[in-house]
Amino acid sequence: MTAYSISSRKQDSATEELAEWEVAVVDLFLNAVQSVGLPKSLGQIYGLLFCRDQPLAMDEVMKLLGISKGSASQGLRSLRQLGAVSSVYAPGDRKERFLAEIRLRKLVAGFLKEQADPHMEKGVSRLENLRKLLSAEEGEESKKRGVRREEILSGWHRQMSRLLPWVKMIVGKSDRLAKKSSE
Amino acid sequence: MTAYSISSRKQDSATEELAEWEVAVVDLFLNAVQSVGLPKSLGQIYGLLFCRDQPLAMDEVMKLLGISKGSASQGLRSLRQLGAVSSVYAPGDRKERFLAEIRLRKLVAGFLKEQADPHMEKGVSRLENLRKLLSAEEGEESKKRGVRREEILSGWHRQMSRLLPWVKMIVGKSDRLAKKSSE
DNA sequence: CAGTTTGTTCAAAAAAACTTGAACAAACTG
DNA sequence: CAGTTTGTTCAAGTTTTTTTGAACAAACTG
Repeated sequence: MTAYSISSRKQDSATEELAEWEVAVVDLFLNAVQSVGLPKSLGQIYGLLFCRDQPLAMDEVMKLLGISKGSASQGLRSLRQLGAVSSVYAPGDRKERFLAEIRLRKLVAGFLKEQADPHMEKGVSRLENLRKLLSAEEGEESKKRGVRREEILSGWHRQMSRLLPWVKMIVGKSDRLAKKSSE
Repeated sequence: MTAYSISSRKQDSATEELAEWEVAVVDLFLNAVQSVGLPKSLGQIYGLLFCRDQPLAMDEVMKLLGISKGSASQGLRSLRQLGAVSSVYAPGDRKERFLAEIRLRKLVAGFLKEQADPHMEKGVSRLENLRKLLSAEEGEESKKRGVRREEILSGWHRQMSRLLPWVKMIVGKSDRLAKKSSE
């Protein structure tokens, strides 16, 4: 145990444990992602990367957060798919390292693309199916009622389709206000 | 089994089983609510009420959907809290009956008020906590980095605060296009 | 090639979320 | 008041989701 053994070992590129404020940030994201229906570990991993200037490798993420290899691997994959992290390769090193995307616009866009868009598409086919069932419906009253409902649902679907582009726009606006975080 | 035994028993105010298209609608909502992180049974119940012109009582909901008393009770309570159903009392009857809110604007507003708003508030206190931790942070580099992150998060928070009112507005616009569904 | 390092997969374990139903409360009814 | 009807609560059971870790694949290294 030399004098510098606590704060640096191989390289101090990662430090061996989180600062108090970093723990708070990790926890903040842990909660945030759960509220939008994503697994905890995604939030933890993103939160950690969000705190750091330097990209981290998977084994560093595992150690710093105390999560398993499986979680780290799957979590990082999901985050990449959402566009929330990007991987970078250090020149000589074969290790893949990860960096958090911090532009809110990109995060929102990725989330919507992966989560909302698929639901909207599924909605289309469900509405088609509904129309099919209605055309076969026997009961007079029931059919009329059903058709009315189908119209309402179609209207809702259209409304939501309109909304999504606006969300992306509005979040995009003045991303720059958050000083260093603009694209 | 008389000729009319299938479609009506005591009163046919509720019919004893769902039409095919109604099953499809219930299923549609079942999936929809899950995608926004609400329990399945909420979707089923809302979907059923959405299909009907006449309000239904709790026991009818239980029977038609085949769910337990507990689920029905809790589900209806949550839906009321979200503003997604309203209860009505028939003149003589002591039973509470439920009617679905079908104005998308109201549904979205209720959802945001119950789900998004609390998260935004929790966000405020988390940011305060973060600032407190940062003011106590010892490490020079770490502190600077943390402050930068806090700025980013504050920016995000502000952006989201701005977004929510817009969402309500945009969804409100031309709710009327869905023929009979306007307020 | 035998040995490392890096990362993925997936069956089983653990944790979280949801549902059930019996016990209970409240408000009416005769 | 004893008996109904209507509705809520919550501990226990069920289902679903998430996490773990050991086995496996791939790419390099000497």
